[in-house]
Amino acid sequence: MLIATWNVNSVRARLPRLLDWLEKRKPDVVLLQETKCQDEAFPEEAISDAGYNFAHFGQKTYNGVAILARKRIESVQRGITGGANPDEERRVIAAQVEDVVFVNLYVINGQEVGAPRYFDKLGWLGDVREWICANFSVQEKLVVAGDFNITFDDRDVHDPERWREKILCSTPEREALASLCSIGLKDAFRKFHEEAGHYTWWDFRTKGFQYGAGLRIDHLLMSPPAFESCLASEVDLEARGGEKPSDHAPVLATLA
DNA sequence: ATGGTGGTAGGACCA
Repeated sequence: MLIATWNVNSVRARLPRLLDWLEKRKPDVVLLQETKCQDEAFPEEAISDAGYNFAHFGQKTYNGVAILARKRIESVQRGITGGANPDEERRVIAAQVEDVVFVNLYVINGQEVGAPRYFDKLGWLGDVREWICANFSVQEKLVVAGDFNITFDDRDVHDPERWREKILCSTPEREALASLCSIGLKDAFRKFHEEAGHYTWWDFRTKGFQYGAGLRIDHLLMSPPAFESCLASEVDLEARGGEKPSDHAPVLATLA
């Protein structure tokens, strides 16, 4: 089973590229973030014609998450249920495909360390952790993936000194990510690549991709049964090149 | 590199 997570930065603006990429890579399951459209504006026909079922949890202009799958999508959950904070922002969708449960997250960016949205981000990550604990089992094949907007450590940062304690790299953010992992989830990418210099996001504003200045903030976290069955993981850099790319590259993983 | 680019909008937001 080939799975992928990709912040597409508008599913409609990226539709031609998304369709080309689906045709080329033929993933079995795709977790999309930042679809940036309401459910009725989701390009249903194009996705269906490409051979995918889908479940979308979208809103106008901002956020929005979707799951695409060649096989049946079951037990869809939209948003965090039962938590303290209702989901006025649509950042979470979960579903099962075959024997794997997927939780797709678009984590709050946080703007800058100390900003109100920064504290929202840390609090929200705690809520998500609790919700996952209450609703899913790490004894099963569980994949918690998406745009986390957090680097694990300095290996994920092109210029660690410049980013020291900055947004996406601060110690509290990294601790929140580690805390989520502590329920029994591991970073699938690091099973295969221990070295520094692998990135998934490059800032449009600084022409980061052109200069190789990126961060690794998109992750596939896996429960032990999923992690053990994981045979490969890679960042698809090709999908970040060319005309009108998203600012994020897809991250893929193969499950046995 | 404290500016810059991109998406959704149709003026500022968010990233």
